[in-house]
Amino acid sequence: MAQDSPSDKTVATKKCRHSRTSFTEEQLKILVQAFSQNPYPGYTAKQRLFNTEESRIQIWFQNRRARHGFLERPKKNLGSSKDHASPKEKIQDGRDRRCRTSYSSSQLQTLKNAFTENPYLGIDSREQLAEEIGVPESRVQIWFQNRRSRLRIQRKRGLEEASDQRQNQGQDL
DNA sequence: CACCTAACGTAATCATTCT
DNA sequence: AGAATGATTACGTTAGGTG
Repeated sequence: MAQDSPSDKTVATKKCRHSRTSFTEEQLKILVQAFSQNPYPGYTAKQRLFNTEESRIQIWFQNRRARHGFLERPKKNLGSSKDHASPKEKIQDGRDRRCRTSYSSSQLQTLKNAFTENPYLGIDSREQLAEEIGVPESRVQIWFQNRRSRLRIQRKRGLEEASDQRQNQGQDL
C-alpha cells in the first residue's frame, strides 16, 4: 500500500523540489546585511531586498535563524511605543504579512481534488496546479501543508475521542 | 566522502474572515 | 465569541553543489 511518507523512494526518479537556488554574492550580501538589521523581516521587506520569489527569501531567513541558534520571539514593538502608550502590551506586532489569499469555491474544489489524488505534490505538479487556478505556487504549497496538518489533527481527535470514553468516569471538571 | 546550506516536512501558533 | 483556514514560526530532515 501507499505509505504517506514523503520520503518514500520507491517511486523516485521524480524531481520533487525547487531546483536549488544559488544566490549571487551580491544577493547574499544583501541578505546577510538585512538579517543583521532584522532577522524577522515582514513580507514587503522581504520583497524589497531584490527581485526573487519572496518564498525563496523566506526560506533563507528561516534557515539562517535556525543555523544561528536564534532564540527570539517575533514580538515586535513598533518604535513609536512610548511610556504611556497603549495599556495592552500584547504582541500585537504590526508585522506585515502577505495578504491572506482567499480561494474561490472552484479553486478550492480543484485543490481538494488534487489533494485527494496525492497529498504530496512535487514541484512540477504544484506549479501546474498553481497555473491552473491562477495562484502563486508558494500558496499551493502552503495550502497543502495546512491541509495535511488539519487532516492529521482531525484523525488524532477521532482517536482521542474513542479513548476518551474509557476514562470518562471519575473526573472533576 | 564530508561539509555547507537550500528545500521541505511537521507541529504549534498567529491572524483574518466568516458565521 | 468561536470555527475555519491562510500565513509564519521553530525545529528536524532531505538533498544538491563543492572541496
